[in-house]
Amino acid sequence: MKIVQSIERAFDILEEISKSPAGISDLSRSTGLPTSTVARLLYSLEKMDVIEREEGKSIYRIGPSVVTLASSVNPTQRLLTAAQPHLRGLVEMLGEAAGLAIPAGYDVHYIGEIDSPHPVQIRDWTGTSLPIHIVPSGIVFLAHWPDDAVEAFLRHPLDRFTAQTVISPTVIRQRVVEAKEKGHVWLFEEFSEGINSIAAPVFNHTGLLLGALHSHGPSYRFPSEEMEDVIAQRVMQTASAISEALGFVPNRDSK
Amino acid sequence: MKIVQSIERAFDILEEISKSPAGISDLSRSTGLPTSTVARLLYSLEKMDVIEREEGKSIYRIGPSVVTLASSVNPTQRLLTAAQPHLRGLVEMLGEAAGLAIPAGYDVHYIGEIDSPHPVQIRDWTGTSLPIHIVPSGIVFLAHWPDDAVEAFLRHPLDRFTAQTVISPTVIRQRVVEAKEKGHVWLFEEFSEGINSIAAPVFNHTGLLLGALHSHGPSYRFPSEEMEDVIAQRVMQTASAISEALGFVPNRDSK
DNA sequence: TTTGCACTTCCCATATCGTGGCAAGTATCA
DNA sequence: TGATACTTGCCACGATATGGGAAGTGCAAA
Repeated sequence: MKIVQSIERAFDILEEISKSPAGISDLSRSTGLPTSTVARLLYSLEKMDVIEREEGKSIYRIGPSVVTLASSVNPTQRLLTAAQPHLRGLVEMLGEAAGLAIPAGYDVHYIGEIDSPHPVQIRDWTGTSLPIHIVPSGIVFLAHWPDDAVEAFLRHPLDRFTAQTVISPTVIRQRVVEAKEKGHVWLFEEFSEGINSIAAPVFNHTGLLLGALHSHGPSYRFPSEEMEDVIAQRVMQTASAISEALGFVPNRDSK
Repeated sequence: MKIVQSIERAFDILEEISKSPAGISDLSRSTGLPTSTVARLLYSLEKMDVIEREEGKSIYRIGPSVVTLASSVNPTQRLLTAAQPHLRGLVEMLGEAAGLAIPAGYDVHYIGEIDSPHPVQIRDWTGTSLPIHIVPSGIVFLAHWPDDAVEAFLRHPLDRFTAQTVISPTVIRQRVVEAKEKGHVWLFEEFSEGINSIAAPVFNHTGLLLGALHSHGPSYRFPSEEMEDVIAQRVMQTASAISEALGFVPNRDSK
């Protein structure tokens, strides 16, 4: 098949513009196209909101709508986009950071987070991976694995990160069972001294486990005494809301 | 002028795909175009690396190259992109957060930051604005304003944020002079208790002040005793490196 | 396996639509 | 003020995008 000429040219122009904003004649030179043709293509791109022009001047640059397009590049982005408002709401409610993680082998990979408004806060783990057994999101993932996969995982030696880190297969098995029952997991200072965190599962439209929502804060203030259960409720509600935003339909029966 | 038909159609299709990946006939239905036309447009977009297809299947989705396009949306992004590696280097060297801010009227607007590796850290101010007189980046901006603009600013009432916040026009004038001499500004707990920070100017290729580079950390560890001057040197060096990455040519004479 | 349905790919005649030369209009600079 | 550089508008031409339809492919049910 043959590439549609005007589309090929339009994207050649876009590429030039993305390197640096330019006017019609600049582009005419760099692409080798007649100015009238470049003008027409630019006009079309502008009307489609792909590019915008410098106020007054006729210098064109990539427009913000491209960012929207780009946000859908992969499922992770999709998840993040869908979750964004819910994360905000949760952070506002709890006053602590909330974020998302996805499973990556025997690791938990952090894909996004909204930080707490507190000046003193936990660092943002976005982009990093942590072992599955030291973070609550990891336990949540284990709770959705087939039993034999969990057993295979538990046969591996597990690292200790703090004095509190649980590496006993027996205790981890218990936690997994508990996670299935309660729908969330709390972990206290097992990854890092001074940090507590909670997580709950997020599902996609087919009901498959997609990732986990977590919230964490400095242990001196999070969770405050009697709030432990209330926070858990909020986090699970938010996780469900995100799942539903992704098309997941909860069924009224079941635990 | 008239919009080029194939471009209009191509972006209609892209918009559909960005909502959710789809195949030829799905798109044919949602756009009302004949399948052969949709197929040809998709083929063109695929060849231009704008979309990619699900391995084997013929489900199309937005490709990664769009992310590249999107990264050039505006000058701020350009600054951020150029500064990225330098920010990383600085954070690695200092062990504290570093970021960029641009002037916005009588406010300093934070546009990006790389956080410190410490678990206990300062929150990320990206996206927020702070008054010009309480942050070192603000004083840096003042140092590059015409004198009468500075005087006009000082006639406005200035808010106090902490016990340490300086709101005296006289002291601020002194600081501006000092900023011009030294090329950087230190401020101690003037915006928030427990936070110290330093800033230095970043210039664009025409030598115009573009923004400021800053670094900040908890006051109990930043800056450590005798490191104050060394840190200042590093920050200024990094700011210069960013300016040069943007095409700024420093002249060896000057002050 | 066969049958049927739904989707994608290919082909080709048609005329629509993009094209580019040119000229008029406008901004920039000395 | 004149000269230069760039943008916008116009329009006849024909190259090129178009879309109907047929052939090919894949999947699932019978």
